[in-house]
Amino acid sequence: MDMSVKKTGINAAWRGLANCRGCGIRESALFADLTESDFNLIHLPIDEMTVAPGAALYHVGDEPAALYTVRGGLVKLVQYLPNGGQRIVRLLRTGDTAGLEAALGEPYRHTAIAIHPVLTCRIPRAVIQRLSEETQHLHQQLMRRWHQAVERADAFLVELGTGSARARVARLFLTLVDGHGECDFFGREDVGAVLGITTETASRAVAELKRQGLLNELRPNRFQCNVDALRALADGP
Amino acid sequence: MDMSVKKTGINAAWRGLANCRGCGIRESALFADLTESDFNLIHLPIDEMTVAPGAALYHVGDEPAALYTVRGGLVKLVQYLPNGGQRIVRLLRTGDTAGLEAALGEPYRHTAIAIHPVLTCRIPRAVIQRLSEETQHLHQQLMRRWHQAVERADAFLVELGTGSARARVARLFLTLVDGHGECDFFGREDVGAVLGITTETASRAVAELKRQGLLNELRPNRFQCNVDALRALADGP
DNA sequence: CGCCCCTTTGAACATTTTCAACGAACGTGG
DNA sequence: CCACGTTCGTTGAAAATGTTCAAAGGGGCG
Repeated sequence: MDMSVKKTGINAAWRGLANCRGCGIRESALFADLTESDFNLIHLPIDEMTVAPGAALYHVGDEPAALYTVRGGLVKLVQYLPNGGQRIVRLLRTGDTAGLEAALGEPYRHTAIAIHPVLTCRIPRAVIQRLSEETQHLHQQLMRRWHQAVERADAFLVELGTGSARARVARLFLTLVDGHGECDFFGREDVGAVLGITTETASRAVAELKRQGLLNELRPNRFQCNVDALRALADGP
Repeated sequence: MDMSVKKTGINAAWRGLANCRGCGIRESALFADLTESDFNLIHLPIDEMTVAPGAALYHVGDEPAALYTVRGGLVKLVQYLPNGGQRIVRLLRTGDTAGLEAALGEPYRHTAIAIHPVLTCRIPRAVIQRLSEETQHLHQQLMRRWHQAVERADAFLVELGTGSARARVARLFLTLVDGHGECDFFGREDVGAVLGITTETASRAVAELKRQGLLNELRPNRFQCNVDALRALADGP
């Protein structure tokens, strides 16, 4: 287990104020079914920003000033172990929400770090609280988000925490593939932290899948996956 | 992994209608800060019932007709794997809530089974939905419950899914001890399903802790724990 | 070009799983 | 009341799996 804590330099760029009304992922986003009048209640700015790989959206223990909607890229939620190691407890993708606890005024339980370049909307806690008092819609949405978070957490435990290293890696790829059987992957250390195995074991498993032709590395960490074969592995040993 | 699915005969006894106003665990329960007028909105009966070990509160896929407040005992939330095995994704104790998703009208994601004799209040979905429309209090409470569920899920992953078998078992005991260093334990098969290890490995780990004097078995599956020594083990190997 | 970081690989070692067997506790039915 | 079958916890021994420590190769960046 890696005892060193990575320094993640602030590396986020402000992209401008978000136009929620015209948001491309609005139907899947937190503000899914807000009405026009709801939007008029927002007076604090919702910033749209990019976050570079390795940079953090927020750190555990930070003042919970905002929550984040992921509009693109991949975010890891990290929890640090008493012995200094770390474990990734969830991966967030387009449409997911990071830092939901901020809406309750609770401290952040994780550190959220971009794995791939991330585009995100930063929604101040005050906006959420204001809206959630005024409109049922948002309340519903928030509840659904929580529900989703629990489901994800359970899936993480069951799918990625059970079975042999090979099977776990196979399942990880299956959770990441797009509609064309391709997927962006990431560093072996993070793979290990997701699956609860060492970096070396993760590397061996990925390397072997490549050798066996279940994965074809188009370019560094971009894979063409043999989805059917992976699925067979996922259940087996 | 055990391929057989246990038959859990219905074995719940009705204890009468609950008196929420005078509930002993009310400050920690779902209805924590309902006002007198809120209670008047309840017209459906909230049943108080006991559930015998091995019996289910509800099964995955059941019509989500109610949620359950655990007033005593120990409940496991089980998810079944594609290969027929099972994994326990959470343990619920006094004050916890099972089947929260019913409040959203979502299907149950788990099967909830009593490990120790359980005393529970069954709250019909309609009651929750009615109250949650009428009163902010309950909305808040529900949100907090979800938050709690996510925290539990993360803790399960990080604390019970990381480290050697011995360390995991030690941490499991630490999550179960009461104020006097005693704790009720449960079957090795369930221990394995919680920790993601085999029944035999679970048995070996517990047996060794007994031999080393970190655990003293007062009577079958009732232990006096050397909390400090367990804590040392929990971080180490 | 040289340095650094990441991935990969090897080999010895540790842990866990698997398969098998035994004994105690329990409840049933004779 | 006792014999029997069952379940559960335990243990042994061999095999499989994962970890650890160490080192080599590759690619990108200054």
